[in-house]
Amino acid sequence: MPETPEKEQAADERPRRRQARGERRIAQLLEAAASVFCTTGYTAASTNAIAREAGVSPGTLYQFFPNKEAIAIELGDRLIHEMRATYGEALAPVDPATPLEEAVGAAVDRFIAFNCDHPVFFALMHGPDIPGRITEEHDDLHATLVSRIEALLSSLLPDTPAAEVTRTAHVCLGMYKAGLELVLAHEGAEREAYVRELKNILFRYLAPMIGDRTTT
Amino acid sequence: MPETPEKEQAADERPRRRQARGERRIAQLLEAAASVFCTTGYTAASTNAIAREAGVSPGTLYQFFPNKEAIAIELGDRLIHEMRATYGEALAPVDPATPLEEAVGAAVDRFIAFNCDHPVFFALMHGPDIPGRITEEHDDLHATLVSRIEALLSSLLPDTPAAEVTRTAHVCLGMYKAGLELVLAHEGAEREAYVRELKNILFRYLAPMIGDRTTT
DNA sequence: GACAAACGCGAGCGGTCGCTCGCATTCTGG
DNA sequence: CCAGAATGCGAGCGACCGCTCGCGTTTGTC
Repeated sequence: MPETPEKEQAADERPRRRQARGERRIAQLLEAAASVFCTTGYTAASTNAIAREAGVSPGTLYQFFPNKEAIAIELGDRLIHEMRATYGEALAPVDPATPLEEAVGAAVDRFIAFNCDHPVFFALMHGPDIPGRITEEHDDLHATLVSRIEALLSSLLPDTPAAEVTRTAHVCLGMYKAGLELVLAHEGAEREAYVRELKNILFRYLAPMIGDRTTT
Repeated sequence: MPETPEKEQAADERPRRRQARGERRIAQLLEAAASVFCTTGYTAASTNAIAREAGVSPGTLYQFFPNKEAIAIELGDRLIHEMRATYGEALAPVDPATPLEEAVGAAVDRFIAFNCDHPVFFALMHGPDIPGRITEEHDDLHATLVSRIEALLSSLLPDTPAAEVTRTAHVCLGMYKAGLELVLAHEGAEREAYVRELKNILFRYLAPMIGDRTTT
């Protein structure tokens, strides 16, 4: 075993002990990347532009990321990690008797708030140009969300085929996304109006499937 | 006027009399471009790849199109022209007393059929990477569709503020698009099931706003 | 058949982009 | 305090891409 005695690693991976400075640079670069990705999309964003935005040289950028894809991956990882936490809160309390309308409203509010705080998430997840790995993660997240919604729905629809529940969950998520796009395209009062419409859509779609006691 | 006596043109534009061969090449190139745009998106599609797909040299491609953007523009023009015709049929008969469910169903069916026949349309219209001119055309089409839906809605909702009708129209179109994405992602029976869900979504969303007599 | 114009080719030009490399500077453990 | 690692720089390499240009071939017209 001709390797460093202190830490064993996978043959070709160096430990790369980072200093505080390096961690700061990484955060700085990711922030810059988020900004550039937001305005130009992934493919059109050049690594030199990201470095310039961060106020460093291209070489410095490649000190911390092996390639352009890794920047998007890392950014996506951090966003997805944060989003999983948010969705843990948003969908975990599988309403025992809370009215459907409130449950839908609460989930939508959290979903919208997250995406307004992190606009780059939308940009990264909707680009058709994004490389392999990050798409995989997106699919992971998508699958997670769908299964969460499935769980929620199947507790409300006990006597429904699984395939149908899955389909309903996919539809809900799709409408969620479309609504988000509309919401992000507007500001202020108009934005809030679109949020209400999104809640209406989902509520009215789901209500007839469930013994709804709160009809608008 | 030191120009050709037969046809007057805008100072720098040559008439470029095409032969039958040329027209065939153009169709061939547009078909190849549609295929390449479909699989790789606009920006990632190289003009050399389009030429190769069409079985001609890059130089030949530029015999017929001044630049890459013009290919997408021409392709978009032809698609939009065809779509306008389709939508003329889909939304023109502003149902006097036909039930809402049927009206929605018919519109959705036509919309879906068109996009299944022309998958490149979806690719061109959803890419965030598409250059200026084609986006303008997309916005044109979008505005046209919205105003059509608005007209349809305002005849059903006489005493509703215009701003609200507009918003509802935008929501309908957004849900249309999201549903389309789900539909295109599936095949056969599952696809048809998603089409039914899309119709449900729109019908249940709109029904409470209107004196609906056909409740499911 | 002759002439011009449209068509067709493909090597290659100019430019951008992802990324590298050699070297200087700053930090940290012993 | 000093050896070595981590950090920082920026000119520039190789690859690719949109597009051009010169030249040969086909087609339409008189």
